[in-house]
Amino acid sequence: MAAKSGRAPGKRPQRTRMPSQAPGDAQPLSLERIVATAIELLDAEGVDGLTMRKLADRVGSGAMSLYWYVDNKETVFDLALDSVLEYRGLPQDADRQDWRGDVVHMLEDWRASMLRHPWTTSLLPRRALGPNMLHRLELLSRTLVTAGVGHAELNAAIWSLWNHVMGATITRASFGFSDDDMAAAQQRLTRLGEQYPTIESAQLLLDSDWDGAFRKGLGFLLDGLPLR
Amino acid sequence: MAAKSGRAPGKRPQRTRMPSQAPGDAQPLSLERIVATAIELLDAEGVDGLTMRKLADRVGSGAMSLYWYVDNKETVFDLALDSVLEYRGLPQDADRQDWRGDVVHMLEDWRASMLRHPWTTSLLPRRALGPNMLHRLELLSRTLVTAGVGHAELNAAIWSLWNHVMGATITRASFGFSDDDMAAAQQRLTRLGEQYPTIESAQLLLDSDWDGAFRKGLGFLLDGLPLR
DNA sequence: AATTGACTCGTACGACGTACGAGTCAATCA
DNA sequence: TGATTGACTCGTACGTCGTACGAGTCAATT
Repeated sequence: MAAKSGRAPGKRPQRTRMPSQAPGDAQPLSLERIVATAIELLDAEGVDGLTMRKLADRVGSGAMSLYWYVDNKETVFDLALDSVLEYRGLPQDADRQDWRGDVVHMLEDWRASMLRHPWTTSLLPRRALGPNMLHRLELLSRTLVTAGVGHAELNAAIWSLWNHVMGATITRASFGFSDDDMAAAQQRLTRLGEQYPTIESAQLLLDSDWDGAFRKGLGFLLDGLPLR
Repeated sequence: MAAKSGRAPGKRPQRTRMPSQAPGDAQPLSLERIVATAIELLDAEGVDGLTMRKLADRVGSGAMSLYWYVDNKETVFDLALDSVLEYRGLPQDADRQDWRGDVVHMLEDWRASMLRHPWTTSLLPRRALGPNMLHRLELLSRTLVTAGVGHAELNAAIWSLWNHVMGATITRASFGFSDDDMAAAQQRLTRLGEQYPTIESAQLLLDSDWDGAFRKGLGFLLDGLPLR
């Protein structure tokens, strides 16, 4: 999270200087624009592709200008991560008695948000709790409470669901996606087939119905939750 | 896993050159020693603390000598990660009918291995499947099969357990550990208390009985697994 | 005695994050 | 009106990183 430094702009009073060019040609620099551009860049080139110099280029400024809005590169990561995790809420056509459906919706949306930006999965291991993340946790807890999860089990329940999302998403993002990867994994596995017969015959890495496995496993977990 | 390059030493025939100094003073360079030292360095200074130059210093060689044994820095990470995940197996006093106990043992050992080396959690998001990892997956699958998990549910069950371990371990390693961190989190949470009443009253981040939550959540999951 | 091949490493290059301080210009004040 | 301020921009420079390249060393082999 790493708050902005003391000298950072806080509430800027108003943008007064007009862009010298035609409007749209070069918008003024701003934290929002930096974060948005960082996300673009991360989507396009991955974690290692984000460089302060490249980011500045895209934004149309000198590299050091970014540091007026941001303490350091780490902050850019933090802000980009939390920005991508904004939750738009349950659909309003949802059946309000169906807590299970609510949980599934929240968690699938969460996972989908991250998979839309695979770099999130390598960023998460550090500092994950921005305001959007907290908001998601709050909604989830509330749903569980109304579903009847007892006070003594609430935290374990929350963390279990969190773990399911985290684990599944990180795994999905680091395997899969490219068929080449899968082919390579297949080769390695069948070459080592006699050492790992069970996972080989189960096609663990190849039958890549990740979405189905996510939903199924989530079902197991919800089935196992003790409700009062 | 990124195999070693073609020119790398394969099976070295034998170490023939004698160390010029007294033995123990400076052992010969070797892949094993490089990996072991990398783990030391990672334990001591974390992911960012591992540089090829520092590693070479510790190992007592020039930086470029490492590249005889290793393709690049990435491979050092891969090898260190998998090396730390070696599984010593179930204790032989274990009750052989107790599949649940077996699973719990495996997964707690897995989690403990990673928490002993917290940097593993930030490395995992990329390329996680070394031979030791595969071995663990194989054992886990076998246990689930004998426990009665049906063929159609096997993969989802494996991934769910994997997700639980991954999620819990990564989370545990990125929060917690330092009391200062927790104090900071507490402050932020209570400051935002009115926005997040449920997770605040549940002490989600503060009641940090991580081990208990891990075991409890694992229990939920195992309770929910469909056995034939 | 010459050759090979396993291994070591000094030097150098390009890229990175960012400290520093000098610049620009609108708004404010005298 | 002229001087001052403060918000913002950015060129330069430093130290550090991964690693390409090629020259070196030395034991074993021919």
